[in-house]
Order: sequence, then C-alpha cells, then structure tokens
Amino acid sequence: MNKANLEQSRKDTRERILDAAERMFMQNGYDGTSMRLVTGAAGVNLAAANYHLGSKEALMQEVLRRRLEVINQERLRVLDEAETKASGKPLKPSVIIDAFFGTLLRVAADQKAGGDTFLRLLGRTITDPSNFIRTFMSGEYADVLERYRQAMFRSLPDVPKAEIVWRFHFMLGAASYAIAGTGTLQLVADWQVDEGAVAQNKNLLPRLMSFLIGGLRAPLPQIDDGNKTVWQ
Amino acid sequence: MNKANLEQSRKDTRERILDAAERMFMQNGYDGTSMRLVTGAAGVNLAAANYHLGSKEALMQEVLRRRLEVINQERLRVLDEAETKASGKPLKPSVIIDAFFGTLLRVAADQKAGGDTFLRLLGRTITDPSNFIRTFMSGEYADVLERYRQAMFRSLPDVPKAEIVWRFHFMLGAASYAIAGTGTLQLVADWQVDEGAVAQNKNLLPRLMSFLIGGLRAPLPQIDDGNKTVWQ
DNA sequence: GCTTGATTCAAACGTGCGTTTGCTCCATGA
DNA sequence: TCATGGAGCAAACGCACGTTTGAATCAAGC
Repeated sequence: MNKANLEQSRKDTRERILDAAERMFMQNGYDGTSMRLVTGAAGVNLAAANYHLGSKEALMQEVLRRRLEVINQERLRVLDEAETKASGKPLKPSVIIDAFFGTLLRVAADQKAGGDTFLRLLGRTITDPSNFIRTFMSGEYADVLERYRQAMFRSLPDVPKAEIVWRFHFMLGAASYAIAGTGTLQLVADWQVDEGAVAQNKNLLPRLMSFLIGGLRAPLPQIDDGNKTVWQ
Repeated sequence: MNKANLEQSRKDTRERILDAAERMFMQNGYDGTSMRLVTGAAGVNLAAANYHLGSKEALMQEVLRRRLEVINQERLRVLDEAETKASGKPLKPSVIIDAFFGTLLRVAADQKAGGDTFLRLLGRTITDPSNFIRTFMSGEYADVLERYRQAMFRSLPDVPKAEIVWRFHFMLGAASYAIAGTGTLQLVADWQVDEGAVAQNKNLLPRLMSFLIGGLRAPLPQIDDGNKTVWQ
C-alpha cells in the first residue's frame, strides 16, 4: 500500500464514521444515538470513532461543521454577488430569502449523498436542547446571521428591526420543520416514504418561498407600543 | 389522616413528579432526562416515579396528555362555536388559524403554572425523533387535525388540498419554533431571560398571527403540474 | 532488516441508566 | 384490636453507555 492509499484508507474510515453518524443522529437524535450504533452502521471498530474524532460531542460537531461550512460560505457568496449586482441599492426581501433558504436546499440537493439526510438532521438539531450543540451552532451561524440581518434591515428600512427579527424566526421555524421531513404530526402522507424525498422534491422550495415571502410581507400586527405601520 | 387527605397526598406526589418531569424534559429533552433527575427535582423517592406512572415512556406520555387534552378539547369547542355562528358558511382562514394557534397560546397562558414550560416542551417535542412519542402525538392530535383540515378545505375551496396541507405544515413549524422559545439560533436577545416569557408575551400571538395569515394567503407557487392559480 | 508511527482491534473500565425488590409506615375498616 | 393495602423508601439488579488500554498489524524510511 503506497502513501496515497494509506491516506485514502484513513480518510475512508473517518468519513464512513461521519456519514454513519449523520444518518444515526438524524434518525435517533444525539442522545438517542450511541457510539456503538454509529460504528456498527459504519462497519468499523468501536474505538475508531474516538481515535479519529476524539469524542461523541466532537463527532457531532464535525458532522454538522463539514456541511454547514459549505452551505454558509455559499450563503455569503450568493449574498455578496446579489449586493454587487444591486450596486449599493437595498436588495428585495425575496432575493435575501432565496439566498438564505434557497441556497440551503440547492446545496443539499447537490451533494452526492447525504444531502437529504443532513437537511433532516439540521431541521431537528435547530431545536436541540443540549447546551454544547446550541453553543456550537451559534458560533457556526454567527457571521452569516449578522450579514443577513443587516441585509434585511437595509431591505426594509421602514419596518421595526424587532419585527424583522421575529419574522426571521418564524421563517426559520417553518423551513426547519419542513426540511426535518417528518415532525410528530405526519400531515403529508408520502413523507418519509422515500429516503431522498426532501432535497429531491423540487416543489418544496417554491412552496416554501411563497409561504415565507407571504409571511414576511404580511401587514404588521398591532403591538402594544402603538406601532400600526403596514409593511408593504 | 382521613380519606380526603390521603387522596390529596397521593395526588400531590404524582403531580409533583409530572410537574418536575415537564420542566426537565423541556430543559434536557426526553433522552437527556433521567428518572433520577426528575425525582430529584420533584423531591420524591426514585421509585415513586415508576410506582405512580409506570415507566419513563408512560411518564412522558402523561406529561403531554394531561395538557394536550385540555388544549385540544378547547380547540374543538372553539371551532364548533365558530361554525355554529357561521351557520353553515365556510369560516374565514384567519378564524381557523386563531382557533388553532390562538387557543394554544391562550390556554397555556391561563394555566396557573407550567403553561409556559409546556409550550416550550411542546415546541421541541414536535420534532422529536423517538418513535413512541411520534406515535403517541399522532393519536392525540388525530381528531383535532381532521376537523381543522376539513375546515380549511371548506374555507379555501379553490386551493388544491395538497397546497393547504403544505402550508399548514409551514404554519406548524413557524409556531413550534417560536414557542420553543429558544432554538439553537438565539436571534431574539431577550428570550429565555425570563422563565415566563413565552406565554406571558402578549405580542407573540398577534405577531405570529400576522405572519401565518400572510403566509397562508400568499400567491400559490408555480408547481410542476402546471397549477398557476393565485390564492386570494 | 529493523525501527517508526499511524491505524485497527478485542477487551475492559467505571459510571449512570430504567426498573425491581422487599421492607417499613400508617390510616382504614371490620 | 388487628389484618389490609396503598404509599414511601434504601438498596440493588442487570445492562448499555462513552471512553481507554495495550497489543497486533502494516506500509514507510533509513
């Protein structure tokens, strides 16, 4: 075995662990997934997971990081591109929303394998209670969220910033639940029948986009502080 | 000790376990919560949980059931009342949405204690991967979902039913994430500062309602099957 | 040919888990 | 007065967990 093959072999084991972990975490959640389950699914020795990844927490972080890195860099790139094209003018809300949520679904659909699995893992992880996951995700998203927040503020100068933040939260929730693919309440009958249904489903993105933009542009509610501006 | 006091004592222990479990499950998730943690927080003996509730799974189900029962019965009552008042005519979408999500928040806000804790637990449980929770929740929601689905279909006769189901899913996601109170991405700075913030926050409901109705009434997306109807 | 260092592996470590076991306590009612 | 049975309790059960250990394996480099 030459050096390249050795390198390949090492990489294979590590990535097989990551791929299996992604699948198991998606299906069973973090606490519901054991190292034995992961290494069993990956077809490697139990100790290999700790050897290559360090710990269960580090394994989870790497599962999330390796894909979020690609997605969030692309999110920044697309936003940069849109702002360059707009040459200083504020972006339309729909452009920002598509750059954020559309990029997520497009990148996931592009991945050779695991894109769909990751989407559903992400949809569940976003509400995970465990502390180290919340901390890690905050860090991974910090830059992207700050840039998109500013873009939204510029895009909607007449809307109170608190209102924008709230609606961004609602959008995140709607998108997360949809890509999680199967919440507790299985309303869409053919969900989870096909493993690759979420990312492959080309109808999800336009459906989601319509809903999100509709929600974002809805008339502002009447709030205690007397703000009655209609958002249009 | 007379019969009434015995009864009271029995009830107290059982309910203290349920209250503590509700709090711990909300904070740590189902798998992340141990029976020792629950009974410790409740100030009762470890064996008391199995004695009064049977098992950890049964404990979780009872935590959810005792509040969902009240909420879902009220949801049915409010919908019945609205349909009676409409005397056969289809309801407005906003009325249906308020009957579903508004009732949830109002009932939770009414509860003397634990309403807010339960809301956040519910927001997280709705994406829980574990099988027995999904099965249980499906059963608990079956009647309510069927009634509301039919009401929505009648309310929007020109909109494809598949589209209505999708948008109901989006709404569920937006609401769940918002009431979970703290997702991984903490956009709203003052969230989770105050234990009673969600249910007490009178501004959440109007904000959520505006967003949901805006999303529900958004123009229909262009779908592969060529449907271009605008939903208005 | 032999050392080196990275990888694999079976086995074990200690710990925390859900649950069960007997025992004690004590109000109840015949 | 005393048997009855619900409730509380300390202790233990067997098991699965994350992690570590130390030996075995093997290509690479001198």
